Amino acid sequence: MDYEHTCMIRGDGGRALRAILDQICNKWTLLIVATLDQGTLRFTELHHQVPGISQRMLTLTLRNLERDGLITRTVHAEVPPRVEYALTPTGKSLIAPALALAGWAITHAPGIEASREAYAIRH
Amino acid sequence: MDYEHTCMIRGDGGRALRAILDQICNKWTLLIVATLDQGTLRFTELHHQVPGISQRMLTLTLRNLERDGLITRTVHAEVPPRVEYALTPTGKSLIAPALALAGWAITHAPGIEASREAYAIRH
DNA sequence: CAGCATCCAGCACGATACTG
DNA sequence: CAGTATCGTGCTGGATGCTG
Repeated sequence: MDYEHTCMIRGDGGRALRAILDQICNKWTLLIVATLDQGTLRFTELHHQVPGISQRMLTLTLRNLERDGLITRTVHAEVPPRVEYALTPTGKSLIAPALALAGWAITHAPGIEASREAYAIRH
Repeated sequence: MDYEHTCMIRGDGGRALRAILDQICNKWTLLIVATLDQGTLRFTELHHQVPGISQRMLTLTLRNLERDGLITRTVHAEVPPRVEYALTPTGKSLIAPALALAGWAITHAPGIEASREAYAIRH
């Protein structure tokens, strides 16, 4: 692991960095970005494909992603209204690291689960 | 991007996965793991090297990491007491994906910042 | 030194109801 | 269809003070 990056996540640049990491790593962001990796989706389609998200949180998270320039929001002037969400190049570039982290979680989930149970017994 | 992993983060395996991601991606976990990449550190050393963390959150986060088997906690029977924290192999394996995400955040921080300001002006 | 206990503010999030 | 508005709650996380 190269020390340059290690320095960047630690030390003091961390302050501003942490704010962005918090934003990205929150409850729904990674899930929505990963879902939009399929391509353009409408509000309701996202609502169905992201399991367990409420309408409210979907709206809020999408607004934040739009504000940060990770997705585009396209309103079609029709009746009934149609709004489509898609990843920007920046948003797409998040897919790789997001999947790296998700892959890690999937790989180590059993071990973590086991470790938790062992810990629970000891206490 | 391979579709296999995309499926795993989305869909329905997401439920259990999301719980672990939430744990890992919280406010301090990645920062502490990255800091421990240097090697074994004591409580106070961590307290100083992780900027802005409170004693309370450092303790809580370390306990969770220990419970999940990502770090070891070694108490030396001395006066004054000395407690040392170090990454387990599982913990070390988290460094790579963590840095991938941190690297992304560092790379795109200026763009995100700019996008936010542009958005603020529009509203 | 390395913590635990306590109190408290803020907001993340869900549930529900209403709208252009 | 794609939201907004409002209410209520539990958790996050900081501040402070005390212990072995």
